[in-house]
Amino acid sequence: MNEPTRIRVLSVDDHPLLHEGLATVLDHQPDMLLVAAAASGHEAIQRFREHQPDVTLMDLRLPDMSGIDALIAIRTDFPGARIIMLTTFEGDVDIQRALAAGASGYLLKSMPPGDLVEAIRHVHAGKKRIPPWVAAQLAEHFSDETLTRREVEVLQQLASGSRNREIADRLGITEETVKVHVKHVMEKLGAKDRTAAVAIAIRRGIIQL
Amino acid sequence: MNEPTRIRVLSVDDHPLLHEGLATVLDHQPDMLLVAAAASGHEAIQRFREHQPDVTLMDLRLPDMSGIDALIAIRTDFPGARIIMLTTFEGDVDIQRALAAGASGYLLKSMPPGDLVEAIRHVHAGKKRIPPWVAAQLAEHFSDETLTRREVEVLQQLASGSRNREIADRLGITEETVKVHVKHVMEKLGAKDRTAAVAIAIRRGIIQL
DNA sequence: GCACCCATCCCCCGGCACGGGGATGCGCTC
DNA sequence: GAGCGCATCCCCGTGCCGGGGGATGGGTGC
Repeated sequence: MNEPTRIRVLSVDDHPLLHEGLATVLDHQPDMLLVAAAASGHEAIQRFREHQPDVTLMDLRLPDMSGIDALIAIRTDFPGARIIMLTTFEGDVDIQRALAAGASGYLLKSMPPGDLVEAIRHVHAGKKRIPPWVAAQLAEHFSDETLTRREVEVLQQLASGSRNREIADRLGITEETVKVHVKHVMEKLGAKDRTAAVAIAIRRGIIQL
Repeated sequence: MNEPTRIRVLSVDDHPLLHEGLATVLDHQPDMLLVAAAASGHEAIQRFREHQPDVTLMDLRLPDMSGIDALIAIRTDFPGARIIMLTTFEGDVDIQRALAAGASGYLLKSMPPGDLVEAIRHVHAGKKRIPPWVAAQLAEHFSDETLTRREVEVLQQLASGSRNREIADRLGITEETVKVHVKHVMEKLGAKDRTAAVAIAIRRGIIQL
């Protein structure tokens, strides 16, 4: 009479239709069960506490916070949490940060549902699931130098069209220092000028708009 | 014994889970039926010819072409086609273009499924469905001057970090002319400099990356 | 203690961006 | 056929950007 032990899944995404689809797909699997769904980061943390699912599928873009921040918050309280990022294609920086924060996988919403359930089993068994294209993304920028906190700050100011002089005043430093930061940003991103640097940074997910 | 006439729906999106979710939601409606699904623009056009659905739900981002281009292609052959854009939030330019191209609605994937089916009925009855926030987006940039084709070309060059001199050579015009275009772009977008212009253009969906 | 990175500041200089001005031809619309 | 928007070209000036150089202090790690 015992229900066989199923993999208990939590879905975090702000698209109700996706929850619905996931529920349907998992219903057809004898060994899986969607135990809860959350549409925001804070709700995700709460639902995780309540249900402590075996595997969590987490979108990157949530209304209240980044999916990576939600992942970090959950894994701080539950270091064993197995969380798969399930998202549309984003910049390589997001992939890097998600995996560094302890994600067990990084999957695309455009993947066939079969691959998805297989990945859930894989991750539930304690393994990681990194598709080839994700590995390729990582490899492509592996040797790239990462920007420092200050450099990212300057980059964000650049995106709003501030001059070096203005950035300097706003950050409380000299224009000369700003120029050095800008120079480093352009070098690290391989940009010809500040404008290209901003475009590249947006594409790679280093800054948001 | 007759099946009541149902609203026949086509779903166009490159996320299989979303198709699955939409199928489930429509299954629970007595007056709707998902007749086909497409994952790309070309497939969408083909499926539309085959099934000639009453209402089509179309994502903006497809692997092979823009959802708006697919919409235009379909409505060229079938001017009466009723197509609802169903997408995550994008720039106001996309909304404007979609509606100009004859979309019957512009909905967000984050909307409750109930609102969605209600919108489908609404559109099937021949009405348009524009949520308040979409109208607000349109109103916000209503008085904005639209960029000319040439200005957008120059803008794209700016995003890749080209100097005025380089843009001039590439487009076969004088540097002076490029300067005028850049000036107009900055004026129309309300940008302080070329860098801000690129950031704004990306946010509003005027150029892609 | 030494090396290394980060953030800070300073100087020089060529070249380009940015903001005015005005002018021409072309196509479309009313 | 007059008007208008678009694209084109020209001149001038200030000021900032971009690319060199080098220097200092603080923090981290070995």
